[in-house]
Amino acid sequence: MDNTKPIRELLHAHGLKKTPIRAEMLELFMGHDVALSASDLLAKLTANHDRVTVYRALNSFEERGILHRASEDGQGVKYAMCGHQCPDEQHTDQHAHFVCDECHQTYCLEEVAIPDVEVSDAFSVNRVNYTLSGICKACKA
Amino acid sequence: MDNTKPIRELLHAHGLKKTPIRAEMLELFMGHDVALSASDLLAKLTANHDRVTVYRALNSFEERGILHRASEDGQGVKYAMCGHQCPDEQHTDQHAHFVCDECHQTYCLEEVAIPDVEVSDAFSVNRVNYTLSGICKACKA
DNA sequence: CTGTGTGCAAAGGGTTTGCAAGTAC
DNA sequence: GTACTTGCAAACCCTTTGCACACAG
Repeated sequence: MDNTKPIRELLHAHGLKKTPIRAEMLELFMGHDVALSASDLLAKLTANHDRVTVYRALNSFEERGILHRASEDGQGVKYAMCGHQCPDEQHTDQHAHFVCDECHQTYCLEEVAIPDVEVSDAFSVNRVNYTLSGICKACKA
Repeated sequence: MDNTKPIRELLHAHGLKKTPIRAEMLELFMGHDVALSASDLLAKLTANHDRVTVYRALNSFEERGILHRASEDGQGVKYAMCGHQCPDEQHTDQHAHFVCDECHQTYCLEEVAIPDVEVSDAFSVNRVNYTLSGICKACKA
């Protein structure tokens, strides 16, 4: 299968040029069901790319709505694609996430909608983060 | 009012010795309704204490259940006391938190219980983090 | 060709570790 | 006196910024 065209289109639809590192990064995201950090990507990228380039690509992807922040455990931010196939418009990332205490993988629970709560008028809520943590199946074994 | 004795007892009840910096840190937590980071504490402590000492005290307090992590926005972890008056036993921190996008203050919404969700058997959930963000009353003005 | 993207060097902020000196009880 | 705490120095990790060069369209 040829993933090249979809990736080029995905990038162009969000106003970004197609470059080798961006394409490879998006392929990695599409091929993984867990969220990836800048370090994860650097370890997986075939060519030796600069950390800075990866950070800037991630920021661009997030700004344009190609990726969302799945978790940030203080030791790094992890990003993920919604549905491994993002729509052209900005997506909303209103699902829960799960972080494993053992392997530290972050999973998108795309089928788990975030429940609402009632809060005081003192706060105007714009975003909600719902993150579960515990042990994932792979580590339970 | 004399807060000295309660603080000494709080520390001893959790197996920690009373030292000036620990006492002052706990007083700061009791006197604030928002979560505090290591940097916040360093700025508020009267004597010049070492950053490391503050980090270690925070870790001890968290391990012993005196404080809980209220938020970690990648630019630092903020801690808070439950109910500004923690029970002797380990508390559970099962309430929502609110982080203001403007002033970056973290508030404990102690009256807001975290709603449960159903997740796949693939995950054993141990903890839940529910963090709202938006604008707080002070910044709305 | 022109704006966008990349690489390198350097710096910044938060946090941790090792070790020796100090202190609570 | 003894174990726990502190302070200092140094290191670690993630991330950002500035600037010159390279490349996509």
